[in-house]
Amino acid sequence: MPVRLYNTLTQKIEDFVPATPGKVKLYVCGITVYDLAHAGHGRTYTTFDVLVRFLRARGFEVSHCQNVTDVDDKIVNRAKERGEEPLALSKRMGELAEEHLAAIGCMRPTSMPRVSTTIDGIVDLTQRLIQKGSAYVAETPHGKDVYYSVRSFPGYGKLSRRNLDDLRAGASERLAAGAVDVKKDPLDFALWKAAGPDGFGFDSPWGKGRPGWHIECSAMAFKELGEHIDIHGGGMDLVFPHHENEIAQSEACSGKELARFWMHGGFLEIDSEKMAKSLGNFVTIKDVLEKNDPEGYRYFVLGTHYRGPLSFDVEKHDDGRVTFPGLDEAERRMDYLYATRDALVSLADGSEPGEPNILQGQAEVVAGAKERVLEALDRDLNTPVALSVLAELGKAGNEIVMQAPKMKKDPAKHEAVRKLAASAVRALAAACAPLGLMQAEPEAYWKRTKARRLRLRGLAAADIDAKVAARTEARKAKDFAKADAIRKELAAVGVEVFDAADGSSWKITL
RNA sequence: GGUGCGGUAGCCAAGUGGUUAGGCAACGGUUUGCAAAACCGUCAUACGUCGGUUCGAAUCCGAUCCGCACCUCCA
Repeated sequence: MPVRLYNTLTQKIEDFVPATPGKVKLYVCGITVYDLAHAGHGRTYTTFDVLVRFLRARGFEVSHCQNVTDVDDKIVNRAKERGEEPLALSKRMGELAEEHLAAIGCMRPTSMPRVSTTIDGIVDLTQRLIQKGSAYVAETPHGKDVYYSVRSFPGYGKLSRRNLDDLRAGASERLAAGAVDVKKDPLDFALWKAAGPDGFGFDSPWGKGRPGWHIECSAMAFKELGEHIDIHGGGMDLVFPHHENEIAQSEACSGKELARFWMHGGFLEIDSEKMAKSLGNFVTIKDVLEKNDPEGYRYFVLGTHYRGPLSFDVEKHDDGRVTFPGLDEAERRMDYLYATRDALVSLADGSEPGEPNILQGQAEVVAGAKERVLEALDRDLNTPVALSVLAELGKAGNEIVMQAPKMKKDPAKHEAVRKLAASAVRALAAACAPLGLMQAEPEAYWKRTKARRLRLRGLAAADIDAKVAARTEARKAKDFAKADAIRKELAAVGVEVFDAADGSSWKITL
């Protein structure tokens, strides 16, 4: 079955075939780094990270270019507020964004060009557009601007399905609000803007200035990937005008189709509204990492198809704690998967994976898991179905663990079930890989989640250990009233105690 | 006004013409000193509303209601 992806350009799910067999050129619009990256950015980049992992798992060689917008009016304004150099601010925020995206499991793109180091390409592209009659220079009080002439490009609106006359009404109204009109047509957009009174800018044939927002992506895509790419992606909010303008610039210049496929991720919402910096309702990735495990966040994101809206809940508890219930639930599922893997590993006990003739139903789930995940992703990255495969695999794994003791008396059967357990461990890793889940060593996962949950509850492991030890003493003395009292006391502060044959352990409630 | 997206059982969420999605919660079991975890079972013949097409519709067509986004910077 071929890889199938939804294409915004055609509004259909289509078979994906790259221009060069086996090689995929992917360009993803990156972040404007004037502030911390938020959970909505995280969702989009997680989607494309899964796309990359999946395409590679399907045997494609993927070049993934994702830009960093480090030159922009918002950066200049924010820097001014803080009394900082614009490029110093964007460098700092860019590094934090990279760090936070890496933390939530997004692999580093193959290339991450910046506007500040692509000025030559941007100037070159702008000049070519002027020469072709697609752009023109306009005089402003500060110097020279360059605008793209939208009406010179016949295909304008093909991605976002807008017609120029509908757009014009809105654009005219905006102009009445007081902007200086140096454009020949209200729809025209800037390729180059003269430096403002702040003086921040780069040298160019039109004097000191800086690029418009859209031109950078055209220049970077050309430079890093060439004039025709296979997939161009970003958030839903970029369809218009950003991607529409990119198409106009790039295609007017090269005469080639910029991208065969256009993919757009849906929004992360809070209270049914888009999470956005401009609305002030955002939760940063840093906030998420404070409260939840990064893989829990990833599981949460992948639980909804990438094109649909995903609602991010925030809950304020009576005791003053603020939690993200959706992330907590997802994190419990990660606990389940890691715990299942631990149980399988200890059952396998060094045994080699195999396909033994035992526990047929479970063995079938184990054998088919990886391919079923890939098949789910074949269908326009259907990650929720992929996660349902993980759920079934986890259940099969626990069933294997549960059945094993019954086979202890028969060495051949027990050996077989250990082989199956080893296969299940391997299947879990293989099924999770294209999703970027279970990337941590189990010990590391338990260590980091425990440390974080203790911190959030304001608890110390030593205190809990002492109470659990006291309870163990009470249990040995058959003083169950006291043991239960201690359990209740711990439960009240969010600690669950459970007893096993080899002693008691505890866990912080999420 | 223009352009899109979405409304599926208590909650979250797949499914685009005909055979179990999956998860959470709740309840009943197995297990346990009691619990928890894990597993089994129930909730589940659910698909915003009204019409139409069809042997058959959550799925196709028409109308309509509701929510959201984009049309200005936005992942």
